[in-house]
Amino acid sequence: MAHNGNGVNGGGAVHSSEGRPLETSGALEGTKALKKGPWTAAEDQILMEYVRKHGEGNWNSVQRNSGLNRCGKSCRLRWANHLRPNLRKGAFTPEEERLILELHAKYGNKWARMASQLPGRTDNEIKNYWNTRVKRRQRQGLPLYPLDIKQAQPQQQSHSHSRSLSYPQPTSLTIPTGLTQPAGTTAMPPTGPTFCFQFQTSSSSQSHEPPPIAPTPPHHSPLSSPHHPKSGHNHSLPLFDPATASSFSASAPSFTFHRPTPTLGAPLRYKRYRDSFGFSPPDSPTTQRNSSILRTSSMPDIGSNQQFAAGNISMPDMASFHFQPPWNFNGYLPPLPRSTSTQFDFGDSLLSPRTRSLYSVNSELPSSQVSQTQSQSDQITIDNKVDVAAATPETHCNNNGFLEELLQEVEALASVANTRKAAIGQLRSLEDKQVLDGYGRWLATSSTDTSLLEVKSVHDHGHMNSMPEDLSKMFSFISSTEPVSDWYSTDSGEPSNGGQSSGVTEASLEFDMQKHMASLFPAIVSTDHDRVPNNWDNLPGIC
DNA sequence: AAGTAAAACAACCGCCTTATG
DNA sequence: GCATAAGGCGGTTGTTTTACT
Repeated sequence: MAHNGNGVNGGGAVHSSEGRPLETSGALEGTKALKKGPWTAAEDQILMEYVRKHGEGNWNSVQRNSGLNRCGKSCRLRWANHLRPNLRKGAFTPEEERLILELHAKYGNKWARMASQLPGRTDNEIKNYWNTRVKRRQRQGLPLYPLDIKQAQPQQQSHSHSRSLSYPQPTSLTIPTGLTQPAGTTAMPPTGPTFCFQFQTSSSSQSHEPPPIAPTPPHHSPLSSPHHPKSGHNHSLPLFDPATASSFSASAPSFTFHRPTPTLGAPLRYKRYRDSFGFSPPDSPTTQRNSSILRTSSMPDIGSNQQFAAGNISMPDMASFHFQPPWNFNGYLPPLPRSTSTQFDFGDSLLSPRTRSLYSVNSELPSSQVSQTQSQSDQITIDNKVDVAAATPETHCNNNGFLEELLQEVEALASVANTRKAAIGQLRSLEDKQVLDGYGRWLATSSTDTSLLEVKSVHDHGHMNSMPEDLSKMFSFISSTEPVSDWYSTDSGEPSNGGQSSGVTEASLEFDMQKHMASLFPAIVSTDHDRVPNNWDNLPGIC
């Protein structure tokens, strides 16, 4: 690609290399028009340098203080989608694709939420992938979802971003036995720790004829995206694909759909903690992710791997995520040897052919072809295993077992609550022992690492990692004295999706879950904890 | 080899929530 | 309580690359 001949701060009309006029933000006359369009390597360098010095956040100050003639939002987007260190580039693996399908079936077009469960992936990537998939599947006349991926009704939307949700349309899904549906309400499958769907017989699955379902709200199918304005087309496109229903057995009348492991490290907003330097506190997700994810081969991080090994992220098998930054803050790119890691190397298998070009040190090249190439072809090694076990249907429909699990998890939660307090205090006390390394990351002292591990170990033993999100949220809701949300913010360290462009706040998640649980188990929403077990008797028959 | 469609990617826009004064 | 700024999210559009004919 030809490069943009304009410098970063080049005044006057800004044009892309293709001659496409780059719009400006319409700044007032006399003020410098903000540049738009593709980023150059030089701009990237400036932005990275700025983040190195000042940390993430305060994006609008980038333009003021760094000379980068970009608006704050643009800077943030660039950083989040391309420059932040723990990005995982390249094509989606089959496991990731599978996970995306499941997540979309579960959440709808909540890209940020989905991204929070796909380490190193951005919401933009997922969104682009999905849109492309929708187009392709529609054109091919294939259903959007494999048959073995059942769409759970997306959780009720939180107070935020409810304006433009495109809900998937549940099809081939029957209301579980005994689950009565009030007239006019949504047919909502149980979304507790496990789902158990009743399926129609094989005949219906083969015929693509959706079984009768309870009335659904007039939400939009994902097929009704702007890419597919013809609504009529939607009806002809089944959502589930029997042909790819590898794990679905028509003979099995039902299965249990386990919820994916909750994302303990959902990005949180830490505005309130941002200090004058723009840094988040050392125990914030931002800093923890920086210290645990961004690791060069020469700077091994004990904490990160052990955190991963402890299964303290949503995708434990992403444990050996190694990253070598595709840039050098000193302004040059040193020769970076291919990883000698014994872990799975992506090699070329996941690389888009377009990214295989050699890196050219041309600061004016649209930088998308720089960092991407470097990071993909040379640096990233990753244990290419994504836990999709959560999506594997099981023929397990045992309410008693479910309740036992639930009780055990509640007990476990209670037992570690006290330990958590002490651990948090320990962490806080160690904040001032942390230092910054050359990359502007917080480097934890060895003692801090140890304490972190202790916390994580505690949580791990407390089965927090396996605690269904619904349960933890519900517990938080019931027992307001010790919000579970703190666990997320403190415990997770945000290793799985550090710096995600998206920030699914714990508040929104909790709100979602509270609403969700309230809708599912209204009897539980009570302060009389002792009565909760009895209320389980009022649960609808899940299976 | 050229043309075209599809896919992949990047970036922007508008709206919203949250934080802050 | 209100206004404003900052940040986040989802939708959309435009460009480039790839695959196919």
